[in-house]
Amino acid sequence: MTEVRTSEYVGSCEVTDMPNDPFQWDAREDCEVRQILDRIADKWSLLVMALLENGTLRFTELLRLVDGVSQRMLTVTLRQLERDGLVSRTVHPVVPPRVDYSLTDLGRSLNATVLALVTWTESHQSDIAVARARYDESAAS
Amino acid sequence: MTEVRTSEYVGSCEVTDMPNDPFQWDAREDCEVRQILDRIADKWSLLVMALLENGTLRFTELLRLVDGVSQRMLTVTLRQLERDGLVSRTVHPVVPPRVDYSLTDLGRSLNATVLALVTWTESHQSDIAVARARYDESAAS
DNA sequence: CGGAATCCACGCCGATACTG
DNA sequence: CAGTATCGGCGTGGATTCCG
Repeated sequence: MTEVRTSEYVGSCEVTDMPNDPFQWDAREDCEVRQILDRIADKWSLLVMALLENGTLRFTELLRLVDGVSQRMLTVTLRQLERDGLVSRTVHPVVPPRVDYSLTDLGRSLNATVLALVTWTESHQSDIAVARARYDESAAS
Repeated sequence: MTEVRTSEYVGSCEVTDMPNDPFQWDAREDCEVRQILDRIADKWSLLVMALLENGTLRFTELLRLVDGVSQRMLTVTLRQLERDGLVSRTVHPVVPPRVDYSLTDLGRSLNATVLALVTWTESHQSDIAVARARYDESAAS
């Protein structure tokens, strides 16, 4: 194993008071929500999962489809996703080697949930653009 | 303005082929989804928004509630959230100065959407824990 | 083909000091 | 009180090289 760190953050980071908060997750940096958040927000995970939604792909196919990803980062990303049970990896004992990647049920489940966030962004991107324009303009004082 | 970078990533990163993909967002690093993703996934934004869900808070109150955040990062985080129109900032012209922060409607809307993701994580964290344990065990060969 | 290992650059973020 | 400015560590990720 090379990278695939266990997200072993250090330092405590707990909210001392959070009355009636709709977000039940605490603020520990290693809490479950943070781990999933880090996964879906990292540079390539979401894109890889989106592509695998259409079916099984080989390593090289992903490398070609995810334009801009390095071999190293694709490997690291796939290992993380595999470790979290979101993607399954199948090695075919042939020469040349062939490795297939596909989504697990858990991965498809997460994809569906993330889609809600993508949808929100699409329907509110103009609001954000307007807000930014206003902010940047008034900041240019 | 000190930090608050406009997420000015460089380099293109487009998916060349993505047939029937449920994720309609392209893979450009500066696409809207990526920007929102970066915002909700950064270290403090989500936590700040969660706290503001309960009502208006002052800078110092946030600094105390978000245990572990530095003054600098709280400032930067709030500026980003304000720029995106997710949080509103109200300066009271008194001495000592008093600044109130609260969620905008847009911020509340995003919070609600993110909550779905938090819920998903809570109901699937055991699956992920099991998957990780299995992976780590088989990797310890 | 599908990696693993190494080196390195850049950006995030924390610590600290200073200010209206 | 609510910032701003500066410095520096360190983690993420890109480029490159080598391997089964």
